Parts: sequence; C-alpha cells; structure tokens
Amino acid sequence: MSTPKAVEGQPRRADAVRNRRLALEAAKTLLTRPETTLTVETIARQAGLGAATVVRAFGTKDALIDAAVADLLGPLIRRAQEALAEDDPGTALRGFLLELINFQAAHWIMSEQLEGLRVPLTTLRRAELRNTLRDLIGRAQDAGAIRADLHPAVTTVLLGEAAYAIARSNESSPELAAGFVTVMMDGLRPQPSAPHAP
Amino acid sequence: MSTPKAVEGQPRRADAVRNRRLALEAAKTLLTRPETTLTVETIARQAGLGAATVVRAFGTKDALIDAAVADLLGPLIRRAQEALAEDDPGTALRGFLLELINFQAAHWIMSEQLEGLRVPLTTLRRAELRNTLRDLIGRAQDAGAIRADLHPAVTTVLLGEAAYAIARSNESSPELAAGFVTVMMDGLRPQPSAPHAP
DNA sequence: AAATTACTGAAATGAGCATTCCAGTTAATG
DNA sequence: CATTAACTGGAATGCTCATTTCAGTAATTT
Repeated sequence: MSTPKAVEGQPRRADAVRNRRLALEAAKTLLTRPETTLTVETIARQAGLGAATVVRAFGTKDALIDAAVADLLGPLIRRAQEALAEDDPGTALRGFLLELINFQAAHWIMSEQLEGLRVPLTTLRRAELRNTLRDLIGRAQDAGAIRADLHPAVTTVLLGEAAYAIARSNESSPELAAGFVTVMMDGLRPQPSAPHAP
Repeated sequence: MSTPKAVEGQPRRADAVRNRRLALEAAKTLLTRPETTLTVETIARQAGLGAATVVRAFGTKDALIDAAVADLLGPLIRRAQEALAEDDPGTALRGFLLELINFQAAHWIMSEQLEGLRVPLTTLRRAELRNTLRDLIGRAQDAGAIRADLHPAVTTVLLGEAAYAIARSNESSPELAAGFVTVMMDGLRPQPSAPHAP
C-alpha cells in the first residue's frame, strides 16, 4: 500500500532509470536467443545487475517479460497496420507475410520460450497482431485477391499460426520464407483451377 | 546397482503390473487434455494412485511421459509408413496430411505441453514422424505430384510444422483441416500457373 | 560536503516439483 | 493360513526459481 515500488509512477533516481533500461534490454536479448533458460538470474547476469534489482525494476518477472515482448512485437504490429493502408490488398498481404516470417525468424527463434510463458500482455500483443492480420486477409478477400470459399478460420490460422511455426523451425532462412509465401499465396489464389482472374 | 527397480525386467507382482498400466493410461489421458499441469501428482490422482507409485512404475516421470507419447504417436507413425506404400504418391500424401491434422486435433490439443517437455523419446518419435513425412513428400515430388522447385525445406517444414501448428490452434475442426490441406496441395501443385500436367 | 533517502544486491524465504524413504500392507508361495 | 518379500503411499528431501529482506551504498538535496 505505502511501499513505493518503482512500478507506479516513474522511477526517480538516475541509476534506477538506467537499470530499468538495462534489464529490459537484457530480457529482449535473451528472448531473441534460443536455448536460454530465461530466469531472473540469467537476465540479471546479462544485464550486469543483481537479481533483486531486475525484479524490482518491473515489480515482477512477468511484467518485465511483458514489456520486452511488447517492445519486440511493437514494430511488427505497426507494420501490419501500415500494410492495411496500402493500395493493393493482395500485394499488401503478401508483403506483410514475408516481413512477418522474416522478422520472426530473425528476432524470434525464442518462440519456444514464448510458448511456455503464460504472460498476459504477451497474449494480448499476439492477439493484436493476429487481429490485424485478420483484417489484412479480409481486405484481400474482399478485393478478390485470395479465395474466400473456405472455412473462415482456415486462412487466418494458416497464415498466422503456420507462419509462426515455419519461422521458428530451426531451418529458417529468407529462401524458406519466400517459398512459404509463394506456396501460400498460390494455394490461396481464387479458383485454384483458374490461374488468375481476367 | 542392486535395488530391483521396476524398470529393468518386467514388474512381477500383479498389482505392480496393473498400476503401471493405470499410470500410463492416466498420463495419456492428461496428455490429450489441454490446460492440465501434468505433474506427477496430477497423473497420480488421475490414476488413483500415490505419486511414489507412479514414479516407481517407470523409474522416472520422463520415462513415463516417453512411454505415453510413444503410445500416442505410434499409430500415426504406422499410418505414415502405410501411406508410403500406397500406389499414387500424390493421393497418399494428401490423405496422410488429412489424417495427421485430424489426429493431432483430436488427440493433441495438448501439444503446448509436448512443446514444453524436453523429453528424449518424445523428440525421437517426432523426428521419426517427420522423416517419414519427408519420404512421403520426396516420393510425391519424384512422381511430379507436387512442385519441387523450392528450397527443399519449404515443403517439409510447411507440411510438418505448419500442420502441427494448425492442428493445435484452438479452432481446429474437420473443415479447417480439409481447407488447410486444400490450400497446401493447391499451392504445391507443380507449375502454379499451369493447373495440372497433361 | 553533510544529511537524507532511494536504490542496490547477497542472502533468506517460500512455493512448486520430482524423487526417495520407510512403516505398513498385500500378493505370492509352500 | 502363515511366512516372506514385493508393493504402496504419506511424508521427508532436495532441487530450481521468483520474490522479499536488509545492511550497506550512492544519488539528491540543502
């Protein structure tokens, strides 16, 4: 009640601010690195701080992870929203998919870890991303750029979850991402028997 | 060294045998059920046994999980090998994919849990499955049933990992599986611009 | 630069688990 | 059915961690 944890309001002292930043940075680094144990201890070592300091900076380990994930996912979500504003819905979708996969491949071999984390904000951010993707898909369908004759979830899950899965497969590479998008978009073309609309 | 753990040789006494079965069954049940904590305690309760008994029956919690996973995956691996012997490689692949997805959807909403488990046999079984799938794909490509002009990993990862992802998405259903396979196979058709070979 | 606190981190705490102990129970054997 | 050795399960043990404590340190303020 009266203990002024650093969480509410901004941390005041200069070193506290700096350490908060260090902890966040360390968490982000470890999140993008596979085969790490991601304990408070680990993060603290990576940050060059004591474990207590790391926890205190965010109040909780989960809060720290939340913040780190939000930081990592932010740009991607922003990009999705930009794609939503592009002119050609089909191209926008294709382009964003490529970015999504490459981004995850680059920053996210750690997704196994995310999978394990039951952290609220993380879930929220991922949902936000998924929703925007859903919109992108809807637009592409309305424009006739991709087929709309399947169970609605097919496309969403296919492009969302599957892209996620492929990105984290330990063989990820730009070619892989490109091939994936090609297959996806080919398979999603309206009227699979007809090459493309007139 | 001299302690006769139930692991080596077969357990002798009737109740030991029965309890081993109960523990295995309980583990399998919990594995196919999402949102379970899968502790020895949980398994024991599900089996109606004491925790110690459950552990002793297999020597280790991991060994028990290993056995349960092998049991669950076994039929699927067998099916993959059967598909490998079918006449039409394209149809065989398509058919098996459908089975794979539906099977996982039915018995494996728990895959989140498997993900978390770092259990050796589990890894082995999954590799075995993946390898057979790779063979199925190779055969289909050799037969010209699906395109072979992409980075080799594209197809494997796409069909293996992605099928896995889609199966565990909390929206899985037969239609979803069917739609997924349709899109995949359409996208994988040789020469995407040419509907099909003459 | 002296006084006042906010902050730090090594160590203590506590919670969740797998695994082991052991006193009591029960299947197997003659 | 009596004997005996194999089982059983509640409790004890021993990890791994996140979180809290607290004696000391160093920003900040005057």
